[in-house]
Amino acid sequence: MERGDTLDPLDRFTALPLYQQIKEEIASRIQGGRWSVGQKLPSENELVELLGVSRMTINRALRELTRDGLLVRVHGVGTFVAERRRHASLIQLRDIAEEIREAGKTHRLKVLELERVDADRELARAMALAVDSPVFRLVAVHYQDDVPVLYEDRIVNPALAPGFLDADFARMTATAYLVSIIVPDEMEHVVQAVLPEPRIAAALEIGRGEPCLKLSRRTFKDDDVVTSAALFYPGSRYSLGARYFTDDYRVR
Amino acid sequence: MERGDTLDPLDRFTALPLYQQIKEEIASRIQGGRWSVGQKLPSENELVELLGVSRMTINRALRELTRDGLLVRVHGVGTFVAERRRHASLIQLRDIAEEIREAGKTHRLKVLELERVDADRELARAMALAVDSPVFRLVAVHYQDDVPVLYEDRIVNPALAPGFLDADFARMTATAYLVSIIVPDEMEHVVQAVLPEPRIAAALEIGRGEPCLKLSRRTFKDDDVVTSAALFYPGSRYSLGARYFTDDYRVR
DNA sequence: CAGTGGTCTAGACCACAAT
DNA sequence: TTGTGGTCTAGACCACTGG
Repeated sequence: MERGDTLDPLDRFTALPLYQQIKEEIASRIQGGRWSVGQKLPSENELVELLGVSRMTINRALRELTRDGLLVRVHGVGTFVAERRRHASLIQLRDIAEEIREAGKTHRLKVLELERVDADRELARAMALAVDSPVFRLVAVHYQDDVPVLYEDRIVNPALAPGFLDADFARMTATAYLVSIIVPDEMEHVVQAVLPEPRIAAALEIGRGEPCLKLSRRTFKDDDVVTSAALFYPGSRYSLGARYFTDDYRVR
Repeated sequence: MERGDTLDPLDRFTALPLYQQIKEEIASRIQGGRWSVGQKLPSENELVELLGVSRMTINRALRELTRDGLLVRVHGVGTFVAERRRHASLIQLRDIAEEIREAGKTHRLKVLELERVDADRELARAMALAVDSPVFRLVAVHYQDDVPVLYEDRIVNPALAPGFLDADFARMTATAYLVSIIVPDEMEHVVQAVLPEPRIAAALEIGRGEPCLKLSRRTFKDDDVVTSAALFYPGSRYSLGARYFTDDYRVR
């Protein structure tokens, strides 16, 4: 404990749990700048003494703050104020069929292509496979009440989803199907605004001058690429959005 | 315990912590459909007996699965398989100045407007204030190595950030400033692809036909709107992206 | 080696909900 | 009243890190 500042006055008669009070005290010190980035916190045992609570209670507070991104813990070394207070917010992306149905509308899918192809250089790179490896490809358009709202161009790793070509995408979107087969352990997203290529503009029934949201998504399992998808949303008909609670100090 | 299925074979000699093994077993039952939505799980005490571990260990596993969105717990009632497995992914948005600096480039801000205005009907609605209420407005362009990459049009609630007009935005972006004043408890985001208005196209030094990402963001504190911002990213120069680990069973 | 965090236990008391 | 989850304790053993 390098600073001689008294810690906090825990209130044992309030409804607020002790671990919560500890979390708030520590978070407020970090957010107020009284504890700076990289600074080492008192050890669990020191906090036990300072606060007069059991180590399990301290441990829970520190563990949750770590999960919330405010702290970094290193086994055998100590607990530190996390770097880069990446004030970050998160946008949630949902399965489009689910979203359309929850809005009380009808979802329909038109499959344009569903086939096995050999990966060219660009595809091979996106899928982290060798050039000329066989992959599955799905090109489809999603309709909301018969209006096209999403153009999907997806490549799938056949080793991880061998039954993909036989799936019934009218019943279950490709995204949902793949998640039911393999729960990914990592994802990558990029959102861009683009003008659509002629083929995509035609499929979405929009003009070539109308901007589209392009969402590129890759999912991973054990460092293998499960699928790589390019999703095009016409700007005039669709927007990605989310409202959510920043529970506790979720900052990440 | 309504089902007579044996539970899991905990391995006490592996490196994997018991609570992790329990999490995985339960998650796999849910994802495999063997436990269906809304189904009640055995109580903590029942699981203590079934698995031969202490209640704190069970509690940790169930608590984390709840935080990950797979379970719902109701005090005094029980633990249930959560509804709507909204296969969702999250896109992380960061403070642009931080991102530019981390990429080793220079961030610069040009303030176009910084003033107090009276809210018209649309503004009042966005800010959840009365029409003609005074609000603060910031219009600015962010440059990366002298290339414009973001047009920001922001309204701020003067009751919550009275010193906003005097802030030094060259030192700290508006986002960072506001977060340092008030930690929001809720956020709302919408991403759209749009064609820029002439004024915005000019400020970003792009053609009118070039698509932009429009990110609309509102942040809330205790049901008051802290700020409402429209952020325009030229499609050719910027993309929002993130790669992250779907830690554990984070699916939400 | 000593100090750290990671995990686990076997109890305990409480607030809450259903009966 | 009974059973539930929410929290807390005072120990314990371990793996990891640093000197």
